[in-house]
Amino acid sequence: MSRLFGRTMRDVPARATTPSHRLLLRAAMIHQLGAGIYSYMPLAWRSLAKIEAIVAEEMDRVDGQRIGMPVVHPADLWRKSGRWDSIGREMARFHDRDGHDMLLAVTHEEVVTDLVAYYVTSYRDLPRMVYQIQTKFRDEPRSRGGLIRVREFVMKDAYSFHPSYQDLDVYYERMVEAYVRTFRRCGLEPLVVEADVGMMGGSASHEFMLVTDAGEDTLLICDACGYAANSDVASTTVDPPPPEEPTPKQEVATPGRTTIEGVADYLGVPTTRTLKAVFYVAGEELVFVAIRGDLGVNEQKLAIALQSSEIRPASDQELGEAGIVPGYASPIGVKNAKIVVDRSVPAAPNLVAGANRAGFHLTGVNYGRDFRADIEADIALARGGDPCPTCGAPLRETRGIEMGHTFKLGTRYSETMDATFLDSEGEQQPVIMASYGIGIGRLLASAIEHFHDDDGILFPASISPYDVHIVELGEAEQVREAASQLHVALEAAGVEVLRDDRSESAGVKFKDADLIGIPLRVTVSPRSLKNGGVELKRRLSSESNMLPLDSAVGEIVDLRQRLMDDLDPERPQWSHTGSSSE
RNA sequence: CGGGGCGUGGCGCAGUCCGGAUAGCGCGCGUGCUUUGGGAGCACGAGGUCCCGGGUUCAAAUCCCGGCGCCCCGACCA
Repeated sequence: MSRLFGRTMRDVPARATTPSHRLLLRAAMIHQLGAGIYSYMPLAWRSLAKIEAIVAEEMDRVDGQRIGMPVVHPADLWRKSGRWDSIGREMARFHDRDGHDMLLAVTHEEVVTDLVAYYVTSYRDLPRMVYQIQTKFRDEPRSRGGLIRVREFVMKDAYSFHPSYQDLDVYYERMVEAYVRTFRRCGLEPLVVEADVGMMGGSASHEFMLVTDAGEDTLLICDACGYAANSDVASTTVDPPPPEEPTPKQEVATPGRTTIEGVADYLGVPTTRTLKAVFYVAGEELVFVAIRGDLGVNEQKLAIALQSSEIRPASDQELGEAGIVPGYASPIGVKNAKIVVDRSVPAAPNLVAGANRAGFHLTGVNYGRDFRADIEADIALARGGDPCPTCGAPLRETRGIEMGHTFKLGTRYSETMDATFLDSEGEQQPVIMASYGIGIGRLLASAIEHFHDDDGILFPASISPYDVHIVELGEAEQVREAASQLHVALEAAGVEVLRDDRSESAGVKFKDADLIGIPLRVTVSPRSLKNGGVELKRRLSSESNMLPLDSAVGEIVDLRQRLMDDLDPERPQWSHTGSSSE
């Protein structure tokens, strides 16, 4: 350790706020170069290499074949898929010396589809899965939390190709299992949630979340039936109000009542009997969103319903130009706007809606009879406490870090990029695809986020930079000699050793050992030698035990193996404890 | 993209409001001696374009203008 590149820190840079960020900096594992851009120092690099090895093993287990694809892509490929235009400023673009449009890869569907178009010609070439572990650059509007959200990052991305949807579905399940195994081998239990397909497109998507307060995604979970979804896409059961005979539409004066609560109070009806109007602009088009008064709009779902990537709330000026009266807006008789209704609206009879005239509302508004929408969709925002869409029990809200994400892409890329094969009938078919990603650095940060205490990191054995941390105290020759022999013997036994041979005080060495968080610590000192050997202590435990010198290697090898076995996903009892306080 | 904050030796900060002295403190770093079981003591020492550019002034870390960088909240986002 006297020759380790990097130095641990007592004080933390003030800008680091999340525990994993602080500890990664203090342990000299990462160094920031710019916003969301980091160098990996030796300790981090070793840990990342172990994570990569686990990920690669699990990919190989599900018949993956490792490849490498370029980081720099010509724009033409992305023009074919349409994403040159549909992806915004998170993709870095530049020109080569001849002025050709180029880009830094944000993901590799285009490149891999190009490979498939070339090499896959027959159903006999399917299914296949390829993966790589490689750098991506996404110019995020805001990086944060150390390695949790960065602009340049290492990702394992995998792509599978299938002759049929049935084949895709079967394989996708295998991949989900492989993902769960991967995270468990890193000591983390993932929560699999339904997710937004985002810029990838496709039909279904799942995220693998570490549940933690430091997470940046909001999740809705049903403890009763296991339903779990990212709040971007979560749905909720909206109990329809009791059926009623439609009453005639009638205009009533509601002076000064411009809010849902105000109108509901004034007219003595529950908010579930009102119609809320919300306005957005999608592209250039004004969108009139009608939803039951007690519900909120999920903008993510709305964007999906509109098939538009860019939506924003409409300004008052834009509303005025469209002849809409804020506070009294009505979907009845509205022109020059696309009308979207939440599915809660058709189910509710005799609603109170605006009259599109200041100071007046309409009662007895019924969908279908009085107005119709251009789009009818589930756009309601699910919140904690809302009923679960599958079983009705209350949903619980929590936060999570997205460690992995899988997408059923279908033919979205193969059709636009002409990746086809001949089926057994001799018919030309588009290849059916899926893609799967794991953020390697983010997984390291997630593990630290989950496994740390007030003193430092508590590395799971499987991803620790080293297996054993030897702390030698004092300058005595027999201490140095014993530590050196143990070091050599352990390495000969396949154990990775970090040896603290610095001329520092005991306190400094112990603090650093706790900070770095290698699971096993061996102390060699005059005192330990006098007591018959060396001291072995688990990072997780406050107790240590003496090992005679001649049996130390064997004991350490055994204990290391037990720690590894604890992380075996085949074991039902795998577990690790950690605290989330620092 | 909206809101807030910060830029002073490697790290954490003070000084800036109200211009003026050799730019200071703690940690870390180097050398020597004494220490060595939970961030040791003493002594000496090295290390600064006070983010950059321009302006005001006899005088700018400090005031003014412009820029750059970073962090946090939100929007956004695999």
